[in-house]
Amino acid sequence: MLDIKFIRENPDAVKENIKKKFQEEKLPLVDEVIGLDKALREAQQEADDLRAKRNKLSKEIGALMAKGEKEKAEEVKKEVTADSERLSELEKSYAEIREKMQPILYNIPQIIDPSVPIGKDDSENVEIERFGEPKVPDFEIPYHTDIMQKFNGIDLDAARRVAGNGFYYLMGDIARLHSAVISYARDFMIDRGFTYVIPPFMIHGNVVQGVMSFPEMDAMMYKIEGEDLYLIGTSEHSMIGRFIDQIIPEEQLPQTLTSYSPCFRKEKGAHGVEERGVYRIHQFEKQEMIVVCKPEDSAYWYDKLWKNTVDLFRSMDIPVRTLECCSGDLADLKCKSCDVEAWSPRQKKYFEVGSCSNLGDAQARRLKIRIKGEKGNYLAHTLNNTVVAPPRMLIAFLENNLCEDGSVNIPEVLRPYMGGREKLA
RNA sequence: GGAGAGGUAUCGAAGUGGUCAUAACGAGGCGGUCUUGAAAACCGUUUGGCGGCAACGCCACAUGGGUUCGAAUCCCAUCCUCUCCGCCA
Repeated sequence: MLDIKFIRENPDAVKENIKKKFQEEKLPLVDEVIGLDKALREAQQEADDLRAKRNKLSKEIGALMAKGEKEKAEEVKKEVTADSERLSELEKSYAEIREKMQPILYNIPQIIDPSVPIGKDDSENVEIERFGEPKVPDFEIPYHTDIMQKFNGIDLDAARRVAGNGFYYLMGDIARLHSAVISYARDFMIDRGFTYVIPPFMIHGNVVQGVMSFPEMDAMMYKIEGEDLYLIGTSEHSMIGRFIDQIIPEEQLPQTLTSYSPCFRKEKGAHGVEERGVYRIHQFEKQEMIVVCKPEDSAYWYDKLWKNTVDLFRSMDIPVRTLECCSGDLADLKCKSCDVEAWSPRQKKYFEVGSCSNLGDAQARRLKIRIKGEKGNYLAHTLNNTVVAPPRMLIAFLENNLCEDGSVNIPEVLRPYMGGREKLA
């Protein structure tokens, strides 16, 4: 979400940005919202003037009444009443204008970072860097659910009966592995100076609107019937929401937090054959990191954040790469974003296991997250990144650590969380 | 879920229809005086948003409506918090 002042003063930059994102259909919105803004300010000004007059006259009435000059007071009253109709007309009109402006402002995309590659869709995302050698063993790697099944670690049939497609029962060592990964990731981030937080798993509608665009909300969020509550799609939602309406003293920044939560997503739309199993599901768990910082620091934190995820995966010997989101694939609220992808020796390609985003001041503007500075208050920048999100992450884990005899190596860093075991067999 | 109390600035709190709403009073924060230093005392200063080049104006007393020339104050609805009871991981 952009500042209306910015749009007013830089309409061409806003339009140029829309073109870069291949959203030509939104171009007319810019002039439309500028027109509405003008009308709004005019109506507001006239209404303010009328109110100023009313305030002044009302005080006079008070003074006249106090002196007991009732007739004079009655005259002044008439004068005030004369304007009241026009005033309520104006109030109605600018409330309407505001209502029209709101969705348009929500619809105009955030200005993307100059470093973002231009491209139409995810096919034009750009690989930035590989970490670790993507190996393909000379034995066949089974589908991940088959590996889990061999350890009696998953029951999708029962999950379908109980909750439907997109849910899972993890069991035994596989379930333990899942918890081990989450615990390890938590401690990994704590060691890097992040503060561990367990947030609410449901949030109010206004917070949802503050952290995501409407199309995302519609495609992702589950709503609790009869309540103003949504299940979070990621703890980013409740973690950024934590700062709603807050004015944070400069010296309390940056806020570097790592949070755990289950995540619930509708995952609207059709998905391919490679998205079966526990790849794309309605419920998963995630260790997340978020940062709230000064605007000038967000680029620094962006790099720092995705590197954390790369380091975490490398510590478990899983090859990864970073893939930069091109302009057309970038969500409207984001300035810059990259995916961390893990190597799949079965598919012989990388697949997404995490996503790192710099939202600039977009979320801060919607949620009114401000910083108290010496020269006044200004909007904060917000960032978020996945530390790790099993069970999807387990796909990469199992495929990369599978041995020819069907056992699974447990990397050293995870062993303390797995009762000291070196192997699942 | 039942009963009661309450929601005003950073916090506590006064105000119950008009020179008491930027908001008393108290505390805290910041700046200063005094002091070898500190404490104490004293003086000053401390909300956010919108419009405007500016002067300045407008808005906000949980939220949304209503009554009124004028609402923190009266009326209606909603939300939230606290205390007690019940239930419960």
